[in-house]
Amino acid sequence: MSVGIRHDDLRRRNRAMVISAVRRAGQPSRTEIAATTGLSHSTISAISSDLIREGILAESKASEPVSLKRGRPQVGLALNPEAAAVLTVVLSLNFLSAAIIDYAGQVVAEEQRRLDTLTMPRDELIRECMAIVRRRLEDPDLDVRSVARIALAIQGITDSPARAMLWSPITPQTDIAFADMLEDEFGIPATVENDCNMMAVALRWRKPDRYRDDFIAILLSHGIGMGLVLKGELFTGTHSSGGEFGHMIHRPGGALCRCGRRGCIEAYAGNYAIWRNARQMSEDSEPVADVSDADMRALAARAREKDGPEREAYCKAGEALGFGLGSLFALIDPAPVAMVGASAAAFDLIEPALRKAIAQTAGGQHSGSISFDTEPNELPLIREGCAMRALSFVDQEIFAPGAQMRPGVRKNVA
Amino acid sequence: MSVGIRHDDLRRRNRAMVISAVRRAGQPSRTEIAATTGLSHSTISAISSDLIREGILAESKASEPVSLKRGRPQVGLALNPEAAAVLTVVLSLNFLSAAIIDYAGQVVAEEQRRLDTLTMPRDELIRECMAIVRRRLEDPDLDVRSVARIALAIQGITDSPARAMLWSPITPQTDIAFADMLEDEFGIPATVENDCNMMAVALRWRKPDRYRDDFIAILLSHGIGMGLVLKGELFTGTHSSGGEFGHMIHRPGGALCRCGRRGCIEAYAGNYAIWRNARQMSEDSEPVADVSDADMRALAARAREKDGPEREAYCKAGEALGFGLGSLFALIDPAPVAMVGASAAAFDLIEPALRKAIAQTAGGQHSGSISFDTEPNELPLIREGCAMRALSFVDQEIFAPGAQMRPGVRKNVA
DNA sequence: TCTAATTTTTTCGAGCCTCGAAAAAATACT
DNA sequence: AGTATTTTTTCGAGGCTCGAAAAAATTAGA
Repeated sequence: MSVGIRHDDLRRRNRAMVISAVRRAGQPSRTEIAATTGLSHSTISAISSDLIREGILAESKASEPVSLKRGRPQVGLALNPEAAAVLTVVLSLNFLSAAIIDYAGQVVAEEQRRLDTLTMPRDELIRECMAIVRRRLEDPDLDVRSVARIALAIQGITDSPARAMLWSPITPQTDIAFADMLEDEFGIPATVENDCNMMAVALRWRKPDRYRDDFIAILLSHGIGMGLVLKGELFTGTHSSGGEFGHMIHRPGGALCRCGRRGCIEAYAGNYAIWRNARQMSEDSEPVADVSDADMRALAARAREKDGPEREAYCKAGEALGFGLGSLFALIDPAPVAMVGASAAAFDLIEPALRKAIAQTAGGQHSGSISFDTEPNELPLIREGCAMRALSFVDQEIFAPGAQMRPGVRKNVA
Repeated sequence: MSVGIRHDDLRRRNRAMVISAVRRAGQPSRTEIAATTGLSHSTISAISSDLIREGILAESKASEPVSLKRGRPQVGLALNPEAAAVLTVVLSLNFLSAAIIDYAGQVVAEEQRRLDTLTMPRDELIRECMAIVRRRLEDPDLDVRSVARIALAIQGITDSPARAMLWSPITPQTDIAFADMLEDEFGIPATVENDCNMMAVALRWRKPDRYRDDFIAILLSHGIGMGLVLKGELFTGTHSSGGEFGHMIHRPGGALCRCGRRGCIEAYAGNYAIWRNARQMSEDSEPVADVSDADMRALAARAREKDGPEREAYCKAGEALGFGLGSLFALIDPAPVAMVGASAAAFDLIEPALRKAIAQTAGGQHSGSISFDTEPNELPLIREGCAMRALSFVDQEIFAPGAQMRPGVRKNVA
């Protein structure tokens, strides 16, 4: 806000701008970069020749002689995959995975692992996370010069500076400062991210046409999560990762939620809630710990087949989601929505009630025009988001002139 | 996002930074400005001597010999009140007011006017607004060189670029492009702002200790409005002024709201809703057009006196506000709240139920620590917010080097 | 009263950065 | 082969911020 711009900030920012333009556009020419950034050709030329000399960018071999125009052909600039690498870790229910991603965004190595997160003691959970990171970093096959950053995505609530997991449905443990632990152990800057936020980041990269400045990613799973991008920026709470959409109140004093409160959206739309309603159990009954994807698929099949409690359960889920989205839209105006996760495959059962509910809300004035997209597989999305987020940090910080390029130096950057 | 920083942007931004530092701090010395902006003393010296020469800043006469230290005494810098002026217009139910504010933020001239906004035809409403502006601008007593900007605050929904009123409860008219009209008529850049947003802006200036980066201003009046500041910036919707807190859904299918929908928070907490419940009328009954402040005060008095339907009505209002705030806090985390408007004087009747409700929500984990403040008089707050907003625009744009200083040039700036 | 110490503000040269114009480079068209 | 066209680089000019040193303005103490 009230901090001035130094003269040397200028070059740093414009360098970051060029790198980000290349990351976004694929293989833009210098001329294209000049156009998108608004800087002069001379400046782009100077910056890009610096970046090439430093091994951050490379002129792409003219794979395609695209230029049908006459004149000197444009030469595309690409990220040098070997300039750096990042490590992503995704921790979700009974599942841990890690991957090394090169500077151009390609997966170099990957490891997946099942573990019982719900019953695992605190130390062991932490040890497993550290171990998978160490194995990836020490992998002899790894042909990457330096891992410049670690991003760990977790299902649950993280703190606002992305240093710690505060609470998670996948474990009874709370307040684990993963970022500090990783930095202390490996000397690599690390952040802890919310899984739904990373889904949103990934969607932005995958479909920039649809998901640009304002959109919503909703995870339909055992619980309900949300990632929100507003005005081109990831929206987070002031103290936490925020966006606890699943725990907005749908019906005051209503159904019992996994979080112990009553009437949350999740208590109607989470898998356990759909399961509970489909079985015609009381709304006061304790949520089950887990419902398998197969069971949910069977439920959806039955709901499609004939009218009955299963169909009714999906209807209630749609209603809860619809009123919740309507309330959200009252605050932020309508925006495109992506439904992610296994239950997004049953969105056909949810959609009618959802649209009906949303039409009854302030944000639903043009409810017909609100569009939904489904993506049943959340894991690749989360990993992709982590990778892009970590790479963005690298773009902005590591390659600023004057910044030390060696990893191993702890930087407490949010 | 992806727009580079030009070399000449640098000076412009740093000039704006210095001006804003002076506006914020009152009479800071050059040294203080250097400290808060992070720029060097030489730079601050150069910029401030430019600004003084241009008549934007002035060295303040050492009103107080504050310096108990030895050494050369600091010399405070102040805004030159004559550098420019802005015009604020506030349009609310049956009431129109306008004021000229000098560059230092002091009210120079003011006019207030009653009119029947609810029944007034479109043309007349517009004509009244134009007329009050013309009278202020042509006031022969006005000793101000140039009015550089107009800010019009309106109760209701405005569009996101602040050009038009989209909808308002004070008139059946919709979609009035006040900003364009004012600019065409008077040749002065104008914006149309939401009243609650301006309340929030004003609170930020009035009590920067309490209302800094994240807070909520709620207008308790005939309807329910909200202004939201997040991460130090006014939060608006993507297409509209957003923050339609009053129309988040409290009880799906519940009480009839003035907006025609059912179960909105406003349908329980707006004056007409409290009135309706206190009179033990059906929740389906049509909202009354207006309840006088005197009637509401009488209602509150009766509620304080003895248990009964009046007390119950305030209790329902508190519950609706509490669950709504809880849902909001689930998204953005808890933040200080200011209750503004005539009904804020009855907050003692609302608070217990509000706190009880909020404690049952995800955002209410530490509900005891959430603090509320009341301010019964909204009008001065709205005007003050308008003034500060308009002045901020002037700071950033008019006094940038290279920008034309003459008013009368239309600038389509959001 | 006078001098030294201290703090604020200004001055000045150095070093960068971006920009525009012109030159150089690389290709298509004739 | 020569010309037109488009991209990229080169180069000098102008501006900006910075650090160091100087100047200015005051207090503390002898």
